Amino acid sequence: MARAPHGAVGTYERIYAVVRRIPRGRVATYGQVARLAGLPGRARQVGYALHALAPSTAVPWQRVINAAGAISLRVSNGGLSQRMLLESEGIRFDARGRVPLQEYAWRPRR
DNA sequence: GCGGTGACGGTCG
DNA sequence: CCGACCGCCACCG
Repeated sequence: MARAPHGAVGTYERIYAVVRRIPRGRVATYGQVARLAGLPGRARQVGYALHALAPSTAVPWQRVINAAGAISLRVSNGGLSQRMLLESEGIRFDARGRVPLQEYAWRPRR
């Protein structure tokens, strides 16, 4: 997992902590997760951190999509597509295959 | 230790 | 709306 200096919280752990807060049936963008984790402008690191997760992880990585409301993952993850996981949580995709952020975006108070 | 790479995003044309 | 460009920085060979 994430290696960090003694006494410090790893960057990945901070990212995972934010992702774990995303409620079922809602989505957040990579950039949003980065900002909430105290890493403004580092959306790419969020993608990298999620990519490093084990298949059996409890972190709801499927709830993180890009700013256009589209799924960035090209290939399926162990036969389970991100879209399928989100649809099973009640999220509907539009005709273009994108999640209407206006409707499903997570809006945490803080 | 260095450089290419990438589950991104804002900006521009 | 879409594609191209570039800034971002941890990871991996």
